[in-house]
Formats: sequence, C-alpha cells, structure tokens
Amino acid sequence: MPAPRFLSDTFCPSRAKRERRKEARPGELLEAALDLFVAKGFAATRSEEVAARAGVSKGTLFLYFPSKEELFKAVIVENLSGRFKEWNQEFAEFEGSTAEMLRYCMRIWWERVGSTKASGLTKLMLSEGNNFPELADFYRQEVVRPGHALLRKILKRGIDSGEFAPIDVDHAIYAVIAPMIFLMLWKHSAAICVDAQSNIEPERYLEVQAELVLNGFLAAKGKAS
Amino acid sequence: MPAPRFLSDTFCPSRAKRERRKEARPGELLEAALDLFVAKGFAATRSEEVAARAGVSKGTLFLYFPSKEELFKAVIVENLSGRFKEWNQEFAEFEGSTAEMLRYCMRIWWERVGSTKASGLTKLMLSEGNNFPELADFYRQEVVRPGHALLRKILKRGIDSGEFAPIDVDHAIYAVIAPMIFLMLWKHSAAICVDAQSNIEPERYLEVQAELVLNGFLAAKGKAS
Amino acid sequence: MPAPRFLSDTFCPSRAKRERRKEARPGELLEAALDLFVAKGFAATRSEEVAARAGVSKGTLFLYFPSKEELFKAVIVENLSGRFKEWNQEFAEFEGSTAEMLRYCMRIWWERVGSTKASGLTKLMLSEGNNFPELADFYRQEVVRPGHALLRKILKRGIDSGEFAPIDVDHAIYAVIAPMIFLMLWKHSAAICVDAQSNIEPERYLEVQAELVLNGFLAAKGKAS
Amino acid sequence: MPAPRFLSDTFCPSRAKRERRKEARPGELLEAALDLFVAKGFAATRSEEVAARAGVSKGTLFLYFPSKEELFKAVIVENLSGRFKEWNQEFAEFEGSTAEMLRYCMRIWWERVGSTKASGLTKLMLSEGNNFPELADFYRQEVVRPGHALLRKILKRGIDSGEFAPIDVDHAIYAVIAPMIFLMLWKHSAAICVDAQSNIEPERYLEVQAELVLNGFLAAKGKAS
DNA sequence: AATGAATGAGAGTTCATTCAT
DNA sequence: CATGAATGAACTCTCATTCAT
Repeated sequence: MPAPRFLSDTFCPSRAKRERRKEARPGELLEAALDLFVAKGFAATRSEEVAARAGVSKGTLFLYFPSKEELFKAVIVENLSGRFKEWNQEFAEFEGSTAEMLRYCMRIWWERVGSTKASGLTKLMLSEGNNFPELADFYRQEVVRPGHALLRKILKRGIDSGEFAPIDVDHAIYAVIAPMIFLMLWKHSAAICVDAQSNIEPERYLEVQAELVLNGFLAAKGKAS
Repeated sequence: MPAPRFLSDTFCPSRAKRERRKEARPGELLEAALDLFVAKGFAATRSEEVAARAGVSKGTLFLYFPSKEELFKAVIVENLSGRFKEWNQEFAEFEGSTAEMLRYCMRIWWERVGSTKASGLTKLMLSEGNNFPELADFYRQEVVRPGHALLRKILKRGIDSGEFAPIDVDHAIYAVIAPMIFLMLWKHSAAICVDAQSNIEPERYLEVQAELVLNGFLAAKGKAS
Repeated sequence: MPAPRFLSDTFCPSRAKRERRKEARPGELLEAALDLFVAKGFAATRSEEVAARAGVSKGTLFLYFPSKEELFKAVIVENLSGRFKEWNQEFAEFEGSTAEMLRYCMRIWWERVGSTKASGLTKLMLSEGNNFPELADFYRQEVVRPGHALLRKILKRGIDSGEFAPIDVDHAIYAVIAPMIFLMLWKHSAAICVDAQSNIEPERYLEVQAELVLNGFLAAKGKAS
Repeated sequence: MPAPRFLSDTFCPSRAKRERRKEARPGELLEAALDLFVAKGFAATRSEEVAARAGVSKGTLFLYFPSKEELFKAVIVENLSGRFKEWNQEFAEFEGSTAEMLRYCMRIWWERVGSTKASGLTKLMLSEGNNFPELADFYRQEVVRPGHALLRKILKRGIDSGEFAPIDVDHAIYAVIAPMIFLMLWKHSAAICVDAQSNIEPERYLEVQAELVLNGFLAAKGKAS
C-alpha cells in the first residue's frame, strides 16, 4: 500500500467531494433532468433546479449542455432513443410466433419504459411538443420513427409468415400504440382520473389489449383493425 | 304599429374603433382563448395574444375575466362542462340496446367533441394539469366527473338489462375512454406521428374500438376487460 | 298645486331615482371621495370606487371633476379650506383672554376637525404630499397658510395685550400644532400604536398640552418655548 | 512571511461591468432602497429604480430580496429594529438621574434617528401602513414594540426611584413620543410647512419638549400628563 | 347629462443564459 | 473546470382616463 497515495488525496484542499468523479457529471445531470422534466414538464423545469439536484452549479450545467433544449435531447437519447439498437437486436433474435412476440413486446415495454420515468418523456412530448417544435422534431426522428419501425417489422413478420391477415401495417401500428399511450397518460396525468389512481392494473390492461388487437390481426375475416 | 320600425331595429354591422359590444365580447374572447389555448397550451398562451385575436386590447380581456385562469375555466364551461346537461338528457331518452347506445356515444363524441377544438382542452389538461393544480381540480370536477358518471350510467344500464356481463364498471370505463384519449392526442400532438396525420380515420378507429370493448362487455364469460 | 308637475315627475321613465337631484351629485361624490381618501389614501383610492359609492358611474365622476386630483382639491375645499372664513370671523368676535381663546381654539378644533373624517385629509397630505406635489402646494396654500395665519393672529393678540411674553410667533405656532398633528396620526395611523388605540383621551390630551404651551407663553421668565 | 503579500490582499477598487460583489450588494441595495422609500414612499418606489440607483439591474434586486416587501423589511431591520439591542444596553448602563436619562434619550434619538433618513421610515409607515398591513404588523412588532418597551423602562426607573410621580406609564409614553413624531413629519412632509423648513430648530424644540414633559412627570401633585 | 366599454402604459416578478473570476 | 452574480426580455394584471352612444 503506497504511502504517497494518501497524501495526494488529502493534501490539496480544493479537491472536494464533488470533484471526485468528473466524468460522472453529465450522467448526474441527465438523471436530475429526467426526474424534473418528468415531474414538472419541460417549460416548468428550471435549469437551476436541475443543476442543484445534480449537486452542481447553474454554470456547470451549461458547460456540459449548451442549452436547456440540448439537455432535454440528451435525456431523450439516454433514456429512449439510445436503447433501440439493443431492442432491435433482441427482436431480430426472437424465436417464437409473432403473436408471442407482440405480447412480449408490450410486456417488456411496460417493464422497461412504461413503468419507468422514461415514459414521462413521451407524455411530456405529447404535452409540450407543440410549444417546442425543434424538440418535437427530434423526438419524432429519434424515438417515434424507430419505434414505429420496430413495430412495423413485427407486424410485417406476422403477415409474411401467414400468422396475421394482410392488414394495413401503418394503420395497425396505432392499435398497438394506443393502449401504451393511454397507460403513460394514466400514469403521469392525474387530471384524467377522478379518484386516486387505484383502478387499473397496467400489466393486466396491456394483456387484455394485446389479446384484443391480436384477435383483430389473426382473424383474417370479419375485422380489420 | 309602423312596419319600418322593425327595420331600424335590425342588426347594424357598422363598427367604430371604440365599439360598445358588451354582449359579443365574452364570446369572442372565449373563442380566441379556445383557439390559442388549444394551439399553444395554457402557460404558453399570453393574455395579450388572446385579446389581440379577439380584436380588443389587453385591458379589455381583464374586464370580462378576472384572470387567465378564470378565462380558462370559462372556456372549459363553454365548450365542455356546460354541455353535459344536454348530453345526459339525450342519453336518458335514448331508445335501443345499450350496445347501440355505446356505439352512438362514441360516434357522437367524436362528432361534437373529439373532432372539434374542444378536444384540445382535454389534451391540454393532460399536458399541463400537473403545473396548474387549481385548473386540474376544476377540470376533474366539471368534466371528468360528469363524463365518467355518464359512461357509468350507460354501462350500468347494459348490466342491469342483462345485455352486458357484470363487469367492474369503474374499470371498464377506461376501456371506453382510452381510445378517445388516444384520438385526442393523435389529433393535437403532432409529436407522436412520424408523418403527416394521414394514416388514421378516426371514425373507423372508434368503430373498431367500440366493437372490441363491446366484445369484451357482451361476452358474459371468458374476459372482463 | 299645479297638476302638470306630477306628470313631469312620472311620465318619463328615464328619470330614475338617481336623477332626482342633479345638483346633489357633486356633494355625494365629495362625500364618497372623503370617505375613501381618508380610509385608503389618495393613490390607493380608485376613481371607480368613489363613483360606485356615490351611486354613479365612472364617467359621471369625470363629468364633474376633470381628474382625480381635482376631485381631491374639491374635497379639501369642502372640508377644510372653505371653512376658514367662518372660523376667522368667530375668532375676530371672541371676547375673553387670549389664553382662553387658545384653549377654546384647540378644543373646537378637535370637535370640528380633529375628531372628524376631515382630519384624515391632513394625515393624507402628510403621507402622500411628496408624491403629489401639486396637491401639496394646493394644501399648503389653502389650508396650512390660513391655519397658520389664524394661529399667528391669536398669538399676536396675546403678545400685543401683554398676556404673552414676546415669544417668536413663527416658532411658537408649532408648539400648538404639534399635539394636533400627533392626535390626527394617532387617530388615523394604527401603525404607531402597539395595542388597540385605547390609551389616549384626545380631549384630555389636548387640554394638558394647551396648559403646557400656555405655561411657556405666559411665563415671561425661565422658558421660551 | 513576505511583507508584499499583504499589499496584494488590499482592496482593489477596479470595477468591471459584470463585477462579483456579493458582499457589497445587499448593503448598496438597502441604501438605495432607504433613499427611495423615504423620498417617494413604498408604493410609489419602483423596484427597478432601487436597482438602478444601486447600479444593478432589476433582476439583481430580486436575487437578494425575494420581493419588494421583503426588501422594505430588510431596510427596517438595517436602520431601526436591528439597533435596539445596542440602545437597550446603553440605557441599562446609564448612570445618572432618570430626568437626565430622558433628556439624553431624546437628544440621542434625534442624532441617530430623527435627523437621519431612518426617520423617514417611520413617517412612511404612518403614511402607508394602512395600505400594507403586513408591513405595518412587521413595523409594530419590530420597531414600535421595542421602542415603547425602552421608554417604558425609563419611565418605570424614574417612578421606582421616586424621581417621577406615579404616572400612568402607558399614557405618559405618548407625551414623549408625540414631539418626536411631529419632528419626523416636519422633516419629511413639506406639506405641513408654509415656508421652507427654516423655522424650527429640532434640537431646541426637543429640549423644550423634554422639559415640558419632565415638568409634568416630576411634579408629584397637580398634573399627571 | 350619463353611461360603461375600451384603452395602454406601467407595475412586480421570473429565469435561461452569460461570463469574470 | 467550476462557479454564481448579473442580466433583461417577457409575463400577468391594474386603473385613470376617454369617448361613442
């Protein structure tokens, strides 16, 4: 155990706790930003609050992210768009029927996104997207587009394999997405519930919806959802 | 009684700069407010803009509505809560099966609310309700509560008449509401659509969803959505 | 008693209660203005409130008084400066010693001004005079100057008659005025009293002060107040 | 330890545009605020003016004081209430007769408060206290109450030692305060003086008043002021 | 003579962003 | 690198005064 090591840790008084892990800063800021953006919305979240929650000063925030909007984009990448690569691969390797794939997709979505703070970002974009067109563009490009692409691939797989009827994919996508969106709102917008949010079980709700849409997809005759 | 007298009483459209139109003002302001609130959200809509769009000065707005929040409440009443009396009556007088009633309800909702600017108010509350608790309370009280009550009555009618299985009404309500909410977001949040909003036909979407939920309600065994 | 008189009183429906005594309007406005100015100060009193309290519309107020400042001046004249003529005469006719005259002066001041709403106007000028120089000028001209002149005459009478020592009149005036001013503040400014205003009897206080200053004026040796 | 080092530590008056002077700011703002509040009153003083006079921008003011009211309270503390501790101690240590103590009290009050801008704050509260109840409460709590307490202690000392007659202390306090209040108004309210303020010597006036009230206090029989 | 709808300058306060240190 | 003091445009709301009717 080398003695000098202790000296370098104690001798310089300017090295306070916060300096311990410089490279961790952006991550701490992103986490603080996620929490606050989800809790209060984009416009209502003050830069200073984000910095404070991350344990740094206002100035430091702008050192890592040139503006509040760029900070938000980074939060999107960190929590949503950056994970599509992994998800795409997972589905490329999926073995089993497409119906199972779709059920898995919705279940896994709830586990990894819907039930987490990340779902607040989608709710946020739904809410404030119109006021921040650049953010909306970014979100569409980085999240909606790959998300739709993934779903489209799944549906196409079902159609190609003969499991699904030759439904209109672009249209059918929304049948899958709609319950997800509803759940995110139900989770993040107290305004739509009269009582406390006690009367929905998300997992069960998603299962039922999955069966409903699958029913539509599978039944080649009768309905085209 | 000379006939010409009636002529002189008829509406004279001449408008001076400082016109006296107390009767017309609130309506004009409410319409301008509806447009802007729906387009930009509550926080991002400036009082002065509302006034300008109604063709009056900043001060005039506050002559009719004591604050921006009260203006918003008035918009809610005008476009949503004030119309429940009529709707309730309409459903009280409805003749036909409850399944038809529910289909009618969803169709008529789209016609009178969903497809109009009024639906933007719900989207707005979903978006900004958390930042304006008083408005959220008002909305819950004046819109969500009577809306749920109406749906609950419909579902109860179906159960009581034996048409529907004895489903959990409080839960089932959300199966009906979810697609409506989705449609409102789809209409008012460009952020969730990659392309221009050309790939959904709301009426068709609602019909399909209506059949899906009815399928769940009618089947006395197997599923309780 | 001419019959037509009744007709003219009843025939025209536009002659409502408020039109009954046109010439009384300014008086009602002045009274309302006095009440409100005294209660809330000049700046904090809204023109509309004055009009409302007088039972007329905002516009009517400006019909009789071209501005809020002119209204205030009229209130001053009505309640203070316009009454000096009578007071001057009263003192010109006073018979008795100057000491008695001074005692009477202070007592009568309390009765007619100090204890009435009119004293609020002086407190108001003390308070807001600096913010409204034109009003302050007017008040000095119309109230302070004649008031001082009256007091000066009284003191001069005492000196000329040999009752009072040859005191510096301009200086001595303030010995008389100071307790009056204090009483007005005590009456109108809760801010200077810790407890409820229960511990001063104005009449007694004035009597004592009168004796104190007279003691100074009469005693030719020892003190020159 | 090299001597030059101290030189480099000494005050450097160089001032850039965006200077960092956190320590100095509150004091500068308080002084600017005192000047303006005294000159124009609370309501009529604009926040931006205070900031400008202190050489900073509007926003900076609110960096140090969360609102105009809090700024005013801070001015009160800085100039009046914060100094009672010292004054109380001074009087606790006073040696000499209570009559001398009272004379000293009035003289020293004029020196340290009455003749300074601080006296304008009392005049301001008299003026605007009614319009700003929270400020009036604060002033009563922080200034009037300790002020009265101090005077009460002095009078009680005189009574206990047998110097003063057993006067009603709560009442007698006002005999001492009245001339002080008058002087503050005379100094800050041009409205009550016809001519320029040249005809009163405050020190002399206070001395005379001190003798007058002492005359009342000392004479065990005859008068109870 | 009387109304009251309309005006618009101006108030206090917030907050993303900058930059001297 | 990091700080946090400083900025100033932007927001909601008020009210004396005007003037068409």
